[in-house]
Amino acid sequence: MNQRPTIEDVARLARVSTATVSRALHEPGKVSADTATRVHRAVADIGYTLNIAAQTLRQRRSNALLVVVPDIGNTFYGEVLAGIEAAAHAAGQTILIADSAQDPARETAYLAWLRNGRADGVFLMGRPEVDWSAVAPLPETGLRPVVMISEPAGAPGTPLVSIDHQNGAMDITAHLTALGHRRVAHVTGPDTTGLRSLRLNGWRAALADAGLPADPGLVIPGDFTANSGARAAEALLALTPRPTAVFCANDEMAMGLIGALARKGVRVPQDISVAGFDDIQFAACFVPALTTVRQPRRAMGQAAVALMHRLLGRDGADQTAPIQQILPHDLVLRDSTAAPAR
Amino acid sequence: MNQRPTIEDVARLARVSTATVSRALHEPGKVSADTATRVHRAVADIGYTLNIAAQTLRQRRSNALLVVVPDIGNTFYGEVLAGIEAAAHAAGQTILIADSAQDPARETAYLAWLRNGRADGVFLMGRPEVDWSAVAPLPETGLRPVVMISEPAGAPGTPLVSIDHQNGAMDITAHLTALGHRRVAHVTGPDTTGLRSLRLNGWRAALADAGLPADPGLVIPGDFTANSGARAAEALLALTPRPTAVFCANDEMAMGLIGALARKGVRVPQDISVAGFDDIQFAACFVPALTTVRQPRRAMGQAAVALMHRLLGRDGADQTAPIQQILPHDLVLRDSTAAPAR
DNA sequence: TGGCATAATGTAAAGGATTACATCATTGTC
DNA sequence: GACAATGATGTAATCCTTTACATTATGCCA
Repeated sequence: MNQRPTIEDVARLARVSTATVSRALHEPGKVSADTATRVHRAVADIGYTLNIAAQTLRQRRSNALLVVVPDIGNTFYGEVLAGIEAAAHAAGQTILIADSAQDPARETAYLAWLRNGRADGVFLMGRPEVDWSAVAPLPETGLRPVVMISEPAGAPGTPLVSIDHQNGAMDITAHLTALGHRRVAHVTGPDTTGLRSLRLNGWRAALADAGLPADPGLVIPGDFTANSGARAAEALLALTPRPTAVFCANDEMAMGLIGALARKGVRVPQDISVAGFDDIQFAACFVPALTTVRQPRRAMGQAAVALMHRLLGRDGADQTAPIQQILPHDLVLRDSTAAPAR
Repeated sequence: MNQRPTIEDVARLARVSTATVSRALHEPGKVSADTATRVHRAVADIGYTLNIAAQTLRQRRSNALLVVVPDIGNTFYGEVLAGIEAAAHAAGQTILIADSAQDPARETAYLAWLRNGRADGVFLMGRPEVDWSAVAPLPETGLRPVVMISEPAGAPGTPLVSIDHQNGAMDITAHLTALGHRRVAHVTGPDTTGLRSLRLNGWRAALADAGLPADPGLVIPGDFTANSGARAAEALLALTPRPTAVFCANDEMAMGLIGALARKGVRVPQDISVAGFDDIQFAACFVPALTTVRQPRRAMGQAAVALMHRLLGRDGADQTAPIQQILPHDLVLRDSTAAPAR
């Protein structure tokens, strides 16, 4: 009596079978109008709600998608998540979010949700270092898709939605050389990620295009944190001759670098131009407002869901869409870059 | 044959019953050492993993806790989540994160997860405007707890882990008056939240303590976004005489305000001191580094999990701990506040 | 009117784990 | 040597839906 009502209670009250209740709730049109109203009234009367575990068990499908984020505190992922959530919600699916804290063990553990049935598919963002061997050998892997977002990972051909990072890095570096900068430094990401070399190569390519040498001395190591950007300021100021512009591989480092420069009395962009990558939320209200490359985050989230639906073989999904999709990026020019002082 | 292996497959291979397999996996010590090794070997051999749906169905418990965040892009919640996740993981529980996008309908929908069995308990952060009537009338509500974090909501007595916002606001305003400021403005939060009045009252109380009038003209409306902080800059500069200090009800607004002031040539802290609230990630690397009030976010997350365990009646939980807990906050003094120019 | 297609509903078998209860073997005690 | 207590394991019911298949009713056509 004090139990949660089940479908059987509804059936009894509506004087139909449980099968009919299930159909009334999920396949409207397969039951008569009269039955439908009786069932819905009964549901409302006793406050019935579906038991998800029973449904998942029977259907062998959870209707949930998992998004594994490397660091939930990183604002970059927020808008991607918003895009994912909107698209999934429209398709009647639930989004679960998990924070791996960049711990490979946790990432692997979350991938196991595909096996234990908590999720039908997984989106991986950031630079996962999953132990694929612990996950791959499932007979049903093909039916439990993994989609990478923003960054390739896993075996070649793993489904992906991303931008062309190398091109983005090239574009923003070209913006700096076009302003007249001849010595453009680069603060890199950590070498645990493929992004490091993609953005580094973009920087190199743009310098080559401008007929400038890619002096290895101009490459300053960073790790994507604001602190590493601040440390990079020291290295930067120690270079002779001092570069007149820096391209940081992400916005956090650019902000940390600008802050550290400010404390030393070096002005941006008057003394040094600084560009970032990603266009995180604070880039616009930072002082100076940050010149950067924007990834179309919301669109990436939506494209990732569409791709997932294709892989899940859902009706209505475009079964001819490419498995790896590269979306266009934007160059966002603001106040942290300017022509070099002469 | 191409099915996922089940507990029955394990049982057959280990030549025991399914009951014994279950015990070997979950109640070590209840089976003989020999049986345990046979079972574990069988599990490894065929790559068995538990079907969560079946377990949840049978146990009527999902071992999962849901955290509903109003805006996943807001860095404030990241560290709270880290604390929650660490504590829950240690207790063998799974954390699910959901983004309500501040949509009351979504918040209510996520609360329904308590009913449909996806989660055993829910943490609500931010300022939820849940339609409690749609959720409350469950016989089992008592067993499916909701814990508020950082901000009270719901019926009086709803379980809560928070800081004393009024006291925090008072402390930081007192810091400004102690520096010698006599005209201290306040940029408020949106009036959809109880926090607005708590922090406003703290500001008033500190001014009263310092023998200063709480001039309503010094109260500038904001909505917790950086943009509203930038707009507040206009209102601030229009005041005569111009205030020498501002306490913003959160860090985002403080940053937006400082940025807008900088664009107008007003220096912080030389011309105006600015203080924030929350100590979000960028507060430290912002230029100038932001003076603010830190909420012990990680500790709040851990305390919330402990409280949840108490409400769930878990073994080992402190069943005498208070249902509402106020944790101490920290005053973080950095570079955005200074004595007024004389 | 008979026969057949179609629509609406019911019956009962999964789906994969946990667990109350029963059974059996072993040890210890008197 | 008999009996109780303990430990290890097995049997089978249970958790709640969905869905393949069976059944019944209805309408249509010849």
